Amino acid sequence: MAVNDILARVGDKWSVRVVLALTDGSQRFNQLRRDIPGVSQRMLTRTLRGLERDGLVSRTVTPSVPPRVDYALTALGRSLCDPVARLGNWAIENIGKVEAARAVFDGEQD
Amino acid sequence: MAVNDILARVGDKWSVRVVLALTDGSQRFNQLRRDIPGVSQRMLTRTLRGLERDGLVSRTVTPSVPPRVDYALTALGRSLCDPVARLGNWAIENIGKVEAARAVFDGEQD
DNA sequence: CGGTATCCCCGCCGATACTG
DNA sequence: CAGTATCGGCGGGGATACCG
Repeated sequence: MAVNDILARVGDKWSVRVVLALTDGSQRFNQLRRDIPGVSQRMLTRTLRGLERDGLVSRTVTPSVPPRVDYALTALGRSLCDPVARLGNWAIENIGKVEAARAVFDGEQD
Repeated sequence: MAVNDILARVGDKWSVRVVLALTDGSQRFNQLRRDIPGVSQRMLTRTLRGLERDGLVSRTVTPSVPPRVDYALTALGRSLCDPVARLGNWAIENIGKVEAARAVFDGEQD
């Protein structure tokens, strides 16, 4: 199903991080890289390309030395912020319960 | 980050499908399998185990012939329905825009 | 019916090196 | 600074076969 396809992008962990990182305004490539711990250059590039392809993020090149590229959420991307933030908030609020459940489940395995 | 870990589960496409399929009430294994097009037995089993481990889904075995196993959302799982549904609704509402953006982006590649 | 076990392919992803 | 290119490991995920 096609919706699955969208959820795959939207549910992707790096995509979520990028969208959240761009919520407060546009960012340059290496700034995003610093803002998102653990992301490799390759994955950040790929994630940004995917988001750009899906019309969620815009890419603005300023030809200068050194070159400057700014990424920002499009209107469509901003409309995604709220649902993503809700999911993120759910995760933050319930991480304790989930980890407790995992500990119980893993402990039950004799 | 641990929240990433939760989002990985929550954003997983099969997990999303299972949660949505269980929103209306408990389901048996093969019923879920029919409700979720494209899922293999292996992946359904794995997804359900993961959700059970995270305390989102409960598994109830009725020893009979033939055996019967019912899956249902826990309270924690139900609390996840709303955020997930919002994300799903966003996907449904905006799939047209995303696909249009993809067509433009792919067409631009000379 | 509701699984588990095995095989195997493929795409994700990090690491590293190179480019404009 | 902002990428692309390439390699290699690892895990996702389908196909198939078998079990209680």
